[in-house]
Amino acid sequence: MAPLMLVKMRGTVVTNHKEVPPLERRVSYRISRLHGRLNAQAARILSNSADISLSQWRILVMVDVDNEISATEIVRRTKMDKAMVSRAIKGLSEAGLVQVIVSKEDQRLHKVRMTDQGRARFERALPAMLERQDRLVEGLDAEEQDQLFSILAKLEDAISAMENNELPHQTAAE
Amino acid sequence: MAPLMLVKMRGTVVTNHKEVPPLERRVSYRISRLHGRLNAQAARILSNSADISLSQWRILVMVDVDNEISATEIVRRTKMDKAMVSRAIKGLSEAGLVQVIVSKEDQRLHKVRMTDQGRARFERALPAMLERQDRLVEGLDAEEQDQLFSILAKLEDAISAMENNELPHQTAAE
DNA sequence: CGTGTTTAGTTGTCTGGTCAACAATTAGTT
DNA sequence: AACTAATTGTTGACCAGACAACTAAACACG
Repeated sequence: MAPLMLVKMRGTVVTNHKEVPPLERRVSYRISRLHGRLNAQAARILSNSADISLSQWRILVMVDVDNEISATEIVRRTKMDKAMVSRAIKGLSEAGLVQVIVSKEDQRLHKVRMTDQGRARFERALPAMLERQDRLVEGLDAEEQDQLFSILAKLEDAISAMENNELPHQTAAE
Repeated sequence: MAPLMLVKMRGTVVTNHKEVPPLERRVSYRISRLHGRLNAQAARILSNSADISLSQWRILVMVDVDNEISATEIVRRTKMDKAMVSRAIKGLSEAGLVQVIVSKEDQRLHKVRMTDQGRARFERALPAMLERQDRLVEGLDAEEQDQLFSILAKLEDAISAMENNELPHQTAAE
């Protein structure tokens, strides 16, 4: 169950690594599993209630908050890939759920606006999605919710730090 | 920092939705973003250090823990899709990193074993992957780590509860 | 036996998501 | 104005992940 004791590396034997934690204690594994389940659940709800994809839903949420929003602005806020945003908007547009308007001042800008049909569809999915969100966190008290977001932020910070500092030198451990 | 907190009432919005929390306070959004970053980081490390994919890495980890493991056992432990496991093993086998042995007692069983070449490759990626794991959690104290896993478990429980009880009727608060 | 069921693994297919190359438009510089 | 940069969005290619149909082997049980 605790396999690799010493590890040979480039000819030299390196002192034993720390224990490899079991799967249940690995952050990336747990996040990956949770993500998969959240995604599947959301996709199912959206498919049943409004017949749209998760990425389309995310676009609609953005457009609901701020009508006449451009694709780049959506990318900036959601950190979705711009290719996916482009395709999601294309799908929504073809389904008649949004309208894409080329800006007069800057013809590169494609402003997205919800159609009545789109709004109706959005509001068909909204209750279930809000309910889901509520039920997800209702098992957590306020303190746990704060802890969760705080810890997730720290994890992302750790990733950013590694990206800026690819090979792990020693860090002052913050 | 948290700009859009109010939901604009536009057009036909009737039911005053409960507060839609900003993106940064949405569990599924944050998990999704973190998952994407973790994945990208792991894929990059693995590509650079050992030229293998993330799913192949996961197979190798399992084979390292328990040599002569079958595909089904990997599926059982990791919850990976069996199709992906099958293809990952195929790729590893074609690259000469593992050897697949059909069991004599039960010819359906394909036992996977690491080759010397596979072990060498595995150990080339291992330090960076362990380092990554360490650095990910080293920003968290022991209490925070416990909280994280505890909260993630609660979230998964909430998902399970919803799966068993699709439409939210009243819940007797468990 | 033999017949039906279960299990292990493979393959095809579809969606989601990422990356890189690209065209079109605008902005900046001289 | 002309040339170069940067920005916006689209497209193609590719891998991950999920799901279902399928083959082959083993089992269950009359």
